[in-house]
Amino acid sequence: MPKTQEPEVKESTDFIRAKIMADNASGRFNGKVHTRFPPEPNGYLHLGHAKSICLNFGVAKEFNGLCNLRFDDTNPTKEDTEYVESIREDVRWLGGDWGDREFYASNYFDKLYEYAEQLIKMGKAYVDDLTADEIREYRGTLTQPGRESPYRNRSVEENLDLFRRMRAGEFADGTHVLRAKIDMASPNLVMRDPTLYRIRHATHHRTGDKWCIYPMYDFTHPLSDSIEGITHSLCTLEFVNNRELYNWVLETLNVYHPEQTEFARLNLTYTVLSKRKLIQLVKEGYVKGWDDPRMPTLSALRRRGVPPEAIHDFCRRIGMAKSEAVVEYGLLEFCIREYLNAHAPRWMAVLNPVRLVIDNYPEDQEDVFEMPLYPDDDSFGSRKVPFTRELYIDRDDFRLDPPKKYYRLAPGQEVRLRYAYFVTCTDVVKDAEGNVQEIHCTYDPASRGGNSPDGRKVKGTIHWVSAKYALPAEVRLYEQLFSVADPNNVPEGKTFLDYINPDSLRTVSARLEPAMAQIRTGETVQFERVGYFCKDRDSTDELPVFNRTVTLRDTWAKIEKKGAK
RNA sequence: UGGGCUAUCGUUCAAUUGGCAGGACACCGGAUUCUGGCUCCGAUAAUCAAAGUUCGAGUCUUUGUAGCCCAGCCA
Repeated sequence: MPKTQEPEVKESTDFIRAKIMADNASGRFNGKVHTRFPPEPNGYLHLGHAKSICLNFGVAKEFNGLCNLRFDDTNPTKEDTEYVESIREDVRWLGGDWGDREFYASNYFDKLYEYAEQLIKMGKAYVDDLTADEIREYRGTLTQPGRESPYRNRSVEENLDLFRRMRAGEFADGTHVLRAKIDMASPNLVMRDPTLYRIRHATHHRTGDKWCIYPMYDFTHPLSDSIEGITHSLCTLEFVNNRELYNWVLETLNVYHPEQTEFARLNLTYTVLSKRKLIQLVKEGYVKGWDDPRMPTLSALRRRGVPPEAIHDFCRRIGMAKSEAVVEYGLLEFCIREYLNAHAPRWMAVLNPVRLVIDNYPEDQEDVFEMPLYPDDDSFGSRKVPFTRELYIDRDDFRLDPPKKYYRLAPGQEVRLRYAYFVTCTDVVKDAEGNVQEIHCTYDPASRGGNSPDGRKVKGTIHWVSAKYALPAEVRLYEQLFSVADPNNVPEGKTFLDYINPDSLRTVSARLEPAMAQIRTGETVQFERVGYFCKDRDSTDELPVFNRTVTLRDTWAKIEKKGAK
């Protein structure tokens, strides 16, 4: 019996929630919890972001707090409104509710500029004329301390004048930067006089040409958090080193100080989740766009038919910790099946059709069977399925020479046509090459509805559609985009692109029951015994198109594979 | 050869803070079934290493080992 109830799951307290509870207990933020999800609008959101969304919005909800959506848009050369729109849509799809708190780091540019001047006045920041290469040289190495820039000890007045002229557009890109004056000998390279502002004569997607200097992440992020009154600033592990600077900025400026806590980012087998790689797959045409169903982006998952609930369940199950982990892709598939099994209506579709002729079924006869859209749950309703003398069944459901334990159709073997009749294979028509072209059988009229009054059992039940009434459809069968478990870690001289799975997309012409014309675009259904499929927006009135979301578990394939060994 | 982070079943997350190492996924075996689906039952399976403290260590100490992050005017 499939469960129609959502499974009752006990929430385990991860280290972040434990920390928040401790903060609440000590009254640290007066019991307030306010998080933020801060994507940079320079690409589409993917499963890694989903983890962060579930965390930030989830924590806010659990602790009666709020979560802001904040676009971290400090680099005009990489960002675009196309991305902010997709991000909004994806966060909303996952149920993230940011109310009217849709913020942009670029909203704070004026305030950030004032803070920068304040730092200069405090003698904590200076304008450097070194080139980018020189700055790198002066920074030192992992094992050697850096050297101070010759411009490090300019007067406050000179720094202020220079910084104002940077803002006024007097200087070309790359000629000057504003740097924090911290410690060129710090063992933490982030603290060796980090760059705060750089000159970019570029049009920003929101502020247009108002600015030609733009603040860096390390300066913008803590102050944005502070301005918004964030309590817990949650980010991924690669920012651990930056936390010292995060704290320095807020302490030096003596402003409200949220706490940054880092967690491990998500890695998935058979998947790449780096923005650089995803953008390359799109721009170089390895996939058909950001929402190509083979992509790990949220828009692709949505198009593929993955329900947002499955992604929430996945994010809950992968847990939250500080050790870098690689999660098995199979867990995501499990979550998808788990949800869809309880929610997707059932239909019959034949993906690899072969003709089945029932010799003793009169040519002019037809049956119509009313079948439930979900077994044992009438609330899903039902549909009518026509039955005729000639049907299509799946080639996989017939074997000329059946292996042991093969329960499906084979010469002399009897099976049930789901919800219809028992049939026994009597003959096979082959073409010149010996391929099965047509299967002949006889049916037992007494088994109408799918049960024999004599109590006779059959081992196998197969799905079918009427050849006369079937609807042709295009079905896109997806597999992993990569053929190796870890495409991020490949041998010398190879790249992840060398491991793209050539079979990641296979398109077949299928036959559907006629009533499937009513399935709506974006709806995910089960093709019985095969998998879950989502009607794609490429569908036309003449030709519906379905994307395979995920297969059903296939125990028989496993048994057969084992037998073959 | 600097600093930081991490280390528990195949995978991932736990372990009341020193008291029988547990769950989920995967795998294996079985029951059930008009989906070889679902459901149900069962089995296998781990504390990075060494030494120490202790009646008792995944947890504390010491010394190692391995992996990851940092030398953008990216985030």
